[in-house]
This record gives sequence, structure tokens and C-alpha cells, in this order.
Amino acid sequence: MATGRTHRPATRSRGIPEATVARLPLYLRALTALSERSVPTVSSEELAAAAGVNSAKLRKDFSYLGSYGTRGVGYDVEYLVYQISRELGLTQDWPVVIVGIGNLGAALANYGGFASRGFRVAALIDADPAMAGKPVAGIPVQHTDDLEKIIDDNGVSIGVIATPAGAAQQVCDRLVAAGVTSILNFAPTVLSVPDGVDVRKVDLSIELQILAFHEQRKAGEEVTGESGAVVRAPKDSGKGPDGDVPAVMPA
Amino acid sequence: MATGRTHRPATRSRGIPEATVARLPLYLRALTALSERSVPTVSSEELAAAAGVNSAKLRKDFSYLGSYGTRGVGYDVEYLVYQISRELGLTQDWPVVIVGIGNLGAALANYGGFASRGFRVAALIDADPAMAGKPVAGIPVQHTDDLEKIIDDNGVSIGVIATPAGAAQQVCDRLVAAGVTSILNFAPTVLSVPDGVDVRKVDLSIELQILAFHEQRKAGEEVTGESGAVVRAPKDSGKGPDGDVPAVMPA
DNA sequence: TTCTGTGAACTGATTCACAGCA
DNA sequence: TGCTGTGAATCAGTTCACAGAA
Repeated sequence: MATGRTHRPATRSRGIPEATVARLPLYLRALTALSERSVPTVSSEELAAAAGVNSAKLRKDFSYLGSYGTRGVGYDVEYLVYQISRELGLTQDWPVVIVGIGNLGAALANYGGFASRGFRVAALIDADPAMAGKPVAGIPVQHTDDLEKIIDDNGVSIGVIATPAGAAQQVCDRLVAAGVTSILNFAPTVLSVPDGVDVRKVDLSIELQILAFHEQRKAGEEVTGESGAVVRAPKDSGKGPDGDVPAVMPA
Repeated sequence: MATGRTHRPATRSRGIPEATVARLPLYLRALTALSERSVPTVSSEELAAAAGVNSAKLRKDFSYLGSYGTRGVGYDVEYLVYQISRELGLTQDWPVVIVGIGNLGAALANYGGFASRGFRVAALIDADPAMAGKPVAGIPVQHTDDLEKIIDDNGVSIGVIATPAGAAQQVCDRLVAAGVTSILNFAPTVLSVPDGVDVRKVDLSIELQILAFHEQRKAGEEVTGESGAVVRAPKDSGKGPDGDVPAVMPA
């Protein structure tokens, strides 16, 4: 793989850091709430608090979009809602298909926030013939056989995979071949896609494991006090036959 | 994020970067698959491919855990499964409660991967009295009134919030007051918690918005690149040095 | 030789702190 | 005055490239 030249000099506005992009929806949500309360302007401090970030970060983030604030005053809520919406591409309609209408797929189809900002569930697809025609969230489920046609007919570029892990890669391949270039993957598996296709994954199990890591560490600290020796820590509870139990042997 | 006073002599070993922690479950999944196929050892290259990362990153990650590999050979699959499981705290049982048994909560309760690695759904809680007693995924739903007792009786330290946004903060406060110190939040809202409590959020709407941002950008580039049926890779865009499409459209 | 483990360089993100505008 | 916008400093994460063990 060619490392190649890195990014373009970022002439202007193009080159918003990924971390910033990931926070824009957060700001947008907070701003929308303010808008509904008819609040005309917010300071970076207030908005940052509502979005759960610090104000310096927020101002830096907004600086990548342009100078949309007024010094000494703050940001115009409506204007910022519009600017961020536009930046995120939410001023247009995004038809989405959900593939795999099990418990999770059905829950996603029913999820309200889905339909809100420009995202429209264009179709539900499942491999089970018994599901075909049955409405879920008011939308009839269609069979996987017609996947390509459905994608094409609806001009879908975003697909959601909520199938079992074993089927995910195959579904992914078909979605991509049919023209989908962004995938939200709920299946607990690594998808491989060609360049130019974005995949984001949501994995419940991984999130829980990360929490467990920190939880375990808390339990350790709680008991340990000041000494380094962990007592009653739930870590090595007479585990395997191997003798070297020490948590980690320093190199 | 910091759990109170974090000043320990740092016995080495403690201080695994957050980014590394977030990848350990990925490695564990890949290793588990290898284990099931009775593969005895893997190289960093192979394992990295299976986990969807590059091998240098994987080796660096493992170096934080200790020296568990063998030069010239690779890693012992079983041994590594055990070490990572232990590091993540998965060798113990984690009772979990799910609050908010709507479409999503029910889907989570039914989710198999949930129950797998040490996580056990200890209770389901919902505010709707009509739900009380009704079994979901074989577990009877209990009423919110008993939340504190349920947490206490089951020794729960991890809670999952799948309520509507409006109820999430209140539920969160009660969970925390009852002793929960890790929360997985599916409600589209920012939760505020005291120091020492970890919150991770999963937000479908945000993920879609991030995808839409990139999708939009692709659409713009497509025009620039002229006639290519497939859009260029968003990452190492080794594309022409010519100027970009003026991205900012006037309001 | 093959492959791990790791300093060092690099890249990206966050925070600081203050200049500059309303 | 009160706030935004932003260079500079800092911090975290990634990648490089190679020393060194099996």
C-alpha cells in the first residue's frame, strides 16, 4: 500500500479533523434543543456544557467550519444549526436500507431518531422467506434476493447490517457491489471493503468489555489502598494450572 | 475521566492506553475464532489481519500487556486468549441490568453476544407497570420502583440504559446512587455522572450522521474526478494536486 | 533466518492562553 | 467589557525501522 502524499494543503474548509466530525452531531443535537426553546444565541461555554465537551474544543471545532460566531456575544443558534446540518450533509435525504430484520433490525427500524435528520428507512431486507411481506415499523420486509434491485431503485448509498455475524460479510459484499458506499455494521465481525467505502461499527459486546476493563481496575484500586499489592481483586482467582500468576510480568 | 486521584508510583504495567484497551476485545474475538479452529499459534501479521488492524499497532498493543509472544514464531493462541480475557476482567461474572425494555431494550436482552463473555443479564427494568412480570428473553421485567433493590440484590455494577432520552438522566442518577459505576448509554442524550463513573454511549443517529458527512464528500469528489464509476478512497487520497471543489456553498 | 518487542519519529488531537473584534 | 478565533504548547496515538531472541 502506497503511503503516498498525505493530505492536501487544506486550502480552506476541506480538511475537517475526523474527531471534529464525530462531535458535530453532538453539537447539532444540543443546538436543536436550544432552537426548540427559541434560544437565540449561545456562548461556547454554554453550548459546550450542553454537548458534554469543553469550550476550547468546541471553539476549535467550529473554527474548522468557519467564523460563525460573534465575539463578545456567542453563536446564533439557528444559523449554526443550518451550517452544521449542511456540513454533515443533512440538508438532503438519505435513503437507508436495513438488512437483517431480527430483534435488533426491527428495533432499528422502529427507532425514531433514525427517521429524524434526513435519514429515511427506504427498505427492510431479510433472508428469511417467512418474513417477506410482513410489515415491520410499517414497512414490508423484502427478501434478500431482491437486494440489488432495491438498492438501485431507491438510490441507496447507506446500508445498515444487522444480520448474524456469519452472514455479514456476504451481505456487505452485495451491498457494495450494488453501489452502497457507507455501511453501519452491527454484526460482531470485521468487514473488509474496497477503498472508498466507509464502515462504522457498533458493537455492544466490545463496549461492555471496555467497561469491564475499567470496572475491574476500579475494584482493584478500591481494595488496594496505597500499597501496590492487590488483595481480593477479582482478577486471578486461582486460575489456570500455570504457576506464574503475577498480573503482568514487567519486561 | 480520571478516577479521582490517579497518582500511583506506576508500577509499569498499569497504564494501558485507552486506544489499546478499545482494541483488546477485537483481538480477543479473532483469537477466540482461531482457538475454535484449534490453531495453536499466530503471527502478529495474521492476527492483525483478522482483527482489521496493522501488525505494528498490534505488537505495540501487546507490548503494554507484557511479552507474550515468541520471536521467530508468534503468539500462543490459548495463552493470549487467557491473558487478554484476564486483562479485560472477563474471567469473572458481570451481572448487568438493562433499563428500558422497549424495542431496543428487548433486542439487547435477546442479543446473544451479551451473555457470552462473562456478561449476564441479571435483570430487566421498565417504568411501564403493564410490562412488569412479562418475560422478555426469558427474564421477567421488573418495575423501576424496585431499581435500587435489584441493583443491590444482584451486586450489579454495570447498567445499560435503553430508555427514551427524557428519562435517561434520571435513570442514570438512580443507577449511580444505587452503586452502578459503569453505564452503557443508548439514549440519545448526554449523561452527567460523578467522577469515578464511566459512561460509554452508543448512538445510532450520530453514527449515521458521520457516515452522511463522508458520503456527501464522496459525492462532491466524484464530480471533481470526472467520470470515474467508483469514487476514490477517502483515506490516502493520492489524487491530483489540482484545487478542490469550492466546498462552501453560500447560504 | 523469522518474527517479536520497542525506542524514536511522526501525525493527529487537545488544551492553553491570549490577541482581536463587537 | 466579554466573547470568539487561533497560534503555540502539550499530550496521545500511530507508524517506522531495527535490535535482538528463538
